[in-house]
Amino acid sequence: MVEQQASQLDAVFKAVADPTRRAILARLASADARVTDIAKDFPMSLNAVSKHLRVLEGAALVRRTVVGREHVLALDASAMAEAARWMDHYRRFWEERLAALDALMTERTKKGRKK
Amino acid sequence: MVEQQASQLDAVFKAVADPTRRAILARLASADARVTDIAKDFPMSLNAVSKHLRVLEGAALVRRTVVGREHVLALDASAMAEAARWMDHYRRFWEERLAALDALMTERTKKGRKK
DNA sequence: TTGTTGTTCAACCATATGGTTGAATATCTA
DNA sequence: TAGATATTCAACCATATGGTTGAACAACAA
Repeated sequence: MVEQQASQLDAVFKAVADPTRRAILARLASADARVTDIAKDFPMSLNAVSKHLRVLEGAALVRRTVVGREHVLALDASAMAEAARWMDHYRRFWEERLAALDALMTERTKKGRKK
Repeated sequence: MVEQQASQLDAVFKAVADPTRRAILARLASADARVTDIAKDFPMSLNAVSKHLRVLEGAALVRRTVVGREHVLALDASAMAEAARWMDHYRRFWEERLAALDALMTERTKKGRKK
């Protein structure tokens, strides 16, 4: 049986799986912003955006600083590291497969020439 | 307004957001396998696993070869490339921030010493 | 103090998701 | 032909998700 632990990976991947949330991250990559500022860019209620922000915050992809009544959100891409590493593992897997295939083909071509 | 296009990214991230599906990918990284083989490793019905496989297939993370009544699944990590690139973009963003912060701190330390 | 602004909370709704079971279908085997 | 095996299809269910609206609340501005 394969072990399963609800990890930080889940939170990050789930957060990032939603296109609106990816757009919010892109928005915050250019500059920190308040909830209202962000909401203006999206075709949905401020409340909906607020919810998305909570999800991003929960995944630690976004940091919140409360200044008076304003909540300033900032991108915290460091939380993406683990997920990026996970993906990279598979990227490498894929590259190795390609390399192996390539080697095999080269080998076959050589043998073909010898005959 | 921010544009939104339901892309391949969505499919990959959504597929990968589920821990069971990540486990299936890990399983397939070690060897190709039939639906039944995979299902044996998981504490759920074969049907549930079959559904997960369809999702992975839909995201092009898995390739299916039908041989008689058997369906052999193989990992196709190449579909992960776009998603990995997306993440890498943010990883780089983060590293640049850190570097900038580091430079700033160094600068301040220098000034401090001069005084 | 009174209003306006920035934000969350709460309730609700439709649809998606991850699981189940039971049946149908197709292929191999005796 | 008659099982047994491998898989999908279909219906169903509980819960999660992404959205809405309306109210509450806190902080700033007049």
